[in-house]
Amino acid sequence: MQNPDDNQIASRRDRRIQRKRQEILAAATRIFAQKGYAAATTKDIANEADIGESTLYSYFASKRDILIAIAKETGEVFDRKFQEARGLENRAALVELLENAMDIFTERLDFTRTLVAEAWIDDEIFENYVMLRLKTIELLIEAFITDRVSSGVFRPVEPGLGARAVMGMFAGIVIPVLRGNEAPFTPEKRHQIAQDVVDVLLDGVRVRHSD
Amino acid sequence: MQNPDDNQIASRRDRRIQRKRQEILAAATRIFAQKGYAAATTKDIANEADIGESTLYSYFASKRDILIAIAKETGEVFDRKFQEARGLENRAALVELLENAMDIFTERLDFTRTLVAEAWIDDEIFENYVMLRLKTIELLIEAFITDRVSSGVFRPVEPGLGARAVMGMFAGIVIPVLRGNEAPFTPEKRHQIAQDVVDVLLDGVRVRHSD
Amino acid sequence: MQNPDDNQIASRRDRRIQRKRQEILAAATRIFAQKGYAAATTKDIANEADIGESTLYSYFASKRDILIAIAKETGEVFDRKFQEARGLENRAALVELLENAMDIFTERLDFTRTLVAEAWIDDEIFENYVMLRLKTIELLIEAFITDRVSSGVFRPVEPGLGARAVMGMFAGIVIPVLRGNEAPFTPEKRHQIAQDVVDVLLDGVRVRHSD
Amino acid sequence: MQNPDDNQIASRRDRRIQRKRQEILAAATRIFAQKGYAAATTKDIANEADIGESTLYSYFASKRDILIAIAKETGEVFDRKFQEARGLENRAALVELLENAMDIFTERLDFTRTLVAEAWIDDEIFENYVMLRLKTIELLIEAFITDRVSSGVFRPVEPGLGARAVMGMFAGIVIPVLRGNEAPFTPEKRHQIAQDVVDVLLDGVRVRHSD
DNA sequence: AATGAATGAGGATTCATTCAT
DNA sequence: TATGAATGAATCCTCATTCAT
Repeated sequence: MQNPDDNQIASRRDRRIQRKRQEILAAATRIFAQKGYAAATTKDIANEADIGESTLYSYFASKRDILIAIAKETGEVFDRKFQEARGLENRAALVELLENAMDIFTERLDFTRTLVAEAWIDDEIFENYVMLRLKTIELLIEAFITDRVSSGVFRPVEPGLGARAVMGMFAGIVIPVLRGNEAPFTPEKRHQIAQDVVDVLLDGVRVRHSD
Repeated sequence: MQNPDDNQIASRRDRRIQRKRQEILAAATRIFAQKGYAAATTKDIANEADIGESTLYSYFASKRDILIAIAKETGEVFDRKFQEARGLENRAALVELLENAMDIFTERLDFTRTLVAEAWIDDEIFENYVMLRLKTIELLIEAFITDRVSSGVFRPVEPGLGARAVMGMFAGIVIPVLRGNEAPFTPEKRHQIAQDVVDVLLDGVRVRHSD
Repeated sequence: MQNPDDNQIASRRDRRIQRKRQEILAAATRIFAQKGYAAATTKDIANEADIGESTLYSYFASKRDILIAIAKETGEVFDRKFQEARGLENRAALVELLENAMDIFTERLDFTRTLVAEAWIDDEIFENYVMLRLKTIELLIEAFITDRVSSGVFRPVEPGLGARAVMGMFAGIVIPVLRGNEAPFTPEKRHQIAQDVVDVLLDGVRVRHSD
Repeated sequence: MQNPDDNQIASRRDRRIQRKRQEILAAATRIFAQKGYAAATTKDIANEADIGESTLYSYFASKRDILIAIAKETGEVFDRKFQEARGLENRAALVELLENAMDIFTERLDFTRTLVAEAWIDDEIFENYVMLRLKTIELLIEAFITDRVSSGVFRPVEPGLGARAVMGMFAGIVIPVLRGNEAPFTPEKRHQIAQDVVDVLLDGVRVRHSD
C-alpha cells in the first residue's frame, strides 16, 4: 500500500536529479570548452557547478562519463532536429537543412566545441557521437545531388565529393564560431549564409556567359 | 677562438644537436598524434625517441616547449612552400595553391593533426601557428576573388565568404585524412580534387542552361 | 510518566530498536566476513541490511562501533555457554568443553571469522573480546592438567604448555572451517573430534607397549 | 662492443635496486604488521622507508604488488629451509622439522604476521603463498604417521587428524609470538618446545600405567 | 651530454559521516 | 525515525621535472 503521491514524488525527485545533472553537464561543458577534456579537472568542474568534488560522483560515474553524457545530449538534440528531414525535395529544403545545422551549433555552442575537440583524438566519441550524425547529413546531400545528376540538372559530379564540398563550406563558416573566434550568427545572417553556400554549390561564383 | 677548428667543431656539434632535436620532435609528433598532447607523457616520447626521459630536457625546456617547437617547424615548412605564391594570376594558380596545401598535410600529417587538436583549445598555438598561416591562404584567395569581382568575371559575392567556402571545401576533404579515417591522397587524386574544388567554386554543379 | 502505557510503549519501542540493531549487526557480520572490516563499506552494510546508509548512524555511532558491537555480542554468547563450566571434573567434561567451543564457532561462524581477523591487528578487540575468552578456556584446561599432574595421573608436564597444546589442536581443526575452506562440523563429527583431541592429549598416538 | 665492466656495473646496479626493494619491503612489512594491509597507506610505507611516496612506484607497481612481494619472499625463505626435508625418518627428524618451522617465524616475524593477517581474508594470498607451504609440512607429517600406523607403531589414528593436531599445537604456541603478545623463542626454548610437542603427540600426557 | 633515480604537486575516485527534510 | 544528498578528508597513483653522477 503505497502513498498515492508516490509516483508524483518519484517524478519530482527524478526531475530534481535531472536538473542537477543538467547543471553539472553545463558546468562541465563550459570547463571542457575552455581547457579541453584532458586538462580539465574534476575540481574545476565541481567549482564551476558550485558543488563539492565528490558530489559529482553521485550524478556521474566518472569524469569520462560526463563527457559521454555531453556527447549523448548533443546527439539527441541533433536527432530531434533532423528526424523529420527525410529527403531534400528542393533547393529550399537544402537551405533549411543547413540552417538547422547552424542552429544546433548556435544553441549548443560549448557542447559542440567540446565534442569536436574530443572527437579529434577519441575514436569512441568520434565514431558514436559525431560521425554517426555527420553521416546523416552527408547522405541527405548526396542523395540530393545523385538525384539531380541523374535527371541531368547537375553536371556529372561525384555526389560524395559534392556532399563533402557543401559540408566543408559549412564547416569553414561554422568553425570560427565554434572555436570562439567569431560571434554566433544572428538568424538573418544564418539564413543568408545558407543561401550563399547553396548558391555557390549550384552556380559557383562565375558570371554566366549567357542567361 | 683558441683553435682554428673551433668553428667547424661547433657547427658539427650544432648539427648533431639539431639532428637529435629533430629526432625527438619526430618521436613526439608520433606520440601526440596517437594520444593527443595532454594524454601523451614525457616517458612515451622518450621511449619513442629511444632516449632517457631526462635527456629530453637537454633539448627542450618543457613538454610544452616540444609542442611549440613542432608548431614552429610546421609553420616554417608552410612558409617555405607559400612564400613565392604572392598573387594568384589565374585559375591554374589557385589549383596549384590548393595542391600545395594538400602537399603539406600529406607530408606532415602527424604534425598537422597534433597542431589542429591543440589549436582547438590553446589560443597561443592557434593565434601564432595556425591562424597566421590560414590567413595567408585566405588573403590570397580573397584577393583572387576581389580581383575578378571588380573586373566583372565573378558575380558580386562577398570575397571573404568565397575564400571561406574554398577553404571549407578543402577542409571537408582534408579533415578525414588528417583525422586518420581516410588514406592520404595520391598525387593524381590530389590534382583531381584541387581541380574539382575550383570547378565547383567557379561554376557550381548545375548544368549551364546555355553555353 | 504521563501515561500508564508509557513503559510498555517504551519497551515495545526498545524491542523494535533492538531487533533492528540485530538485523544491522547480522548484515554487517556477513559483509565483514566476506571482505574484512577495512574493505567493507558502510554502503555495503546498509544495502545488505536493506536500509539507507545514514540510517546506520541512528543505531551505531560509527563503523567501528558496529565492529565492537559484534565483538561484544559474540563475547556474550560465549560467556553464556561457559559460565556453568566452572571446573572440569573428568575427561568427559573436557570433551564437552571442546564440543561447546566448537558449537560457538559453528553457530557464529561469520562473527568469529571477522573477530579473529580484526583481533589480529586491533589490540582493543584482541584484549577485550578475544583474549579474555580464550583465557577462560585456557585456565580451565590448565587447572585440569595441574590437578592431574599433582595427583600423579599425568606426567609432570608444564600445564600452560598442555593447555596451549589442546587449544592449538583445537585451532588446527577449527581454523579451516572458520576460514571457509572446510564445511562446518556435523554434531557427530564434532563429538568425534573432541574425543580424538582428548585422546591424543592423554595418550598420544603411540601404541602402548603394555596395558 | 660494450665496456668489459658492463656486466659488473649492471649487477652492481641490480644489487642496489634489490637492496632498495628489500628496504621498502621491510618498511612495508613493519607498517602492515602494525595496522594491517588495508589500513596501511602508501604514505605510511614511504615515510617508514624514508623515501617519497612516488618513489615506491619505481620499485613496485602497486600497493598490492608490495604485499605480493612480501608473500613471495616469505615463501621463498620457507622453500629454501624445507627443500631438503624430503621424508621424516624418525622422531628426531620431526622435532627438527618443527624447529625449522619455528625458525622461520622467529626470523621473519613481521613478514609472517602480515602474511597470516592477509591470508585470512585474501584468497589469492591464502591459496598461493600460505596454503601451498602449509600443505608441504602437513604432508610430511601425514606420511610420518601413515608409516607408523601401518607398521603398527602407532594406533590406527587418522593421519590427517594427527597432522592437524601437530600443526595445531604448533600454531597454539607460535601464534602468540606472531601476534606480538609473547617474546620470540630463544634457541633453547625452541628446541624444548619442539620436543614437548612431539612428546605429547607420541605419548600424550598421561602416565603409563605400566612400562 | 646522458641518464637513472627521486619526488612534489596534483588528479580521479572513494568513503565515513553529517545534515536537512 | 529514516533517508537522500552532500562533502571533506583521505587514498592510490601519475607525471613533468630536477638532480647527482
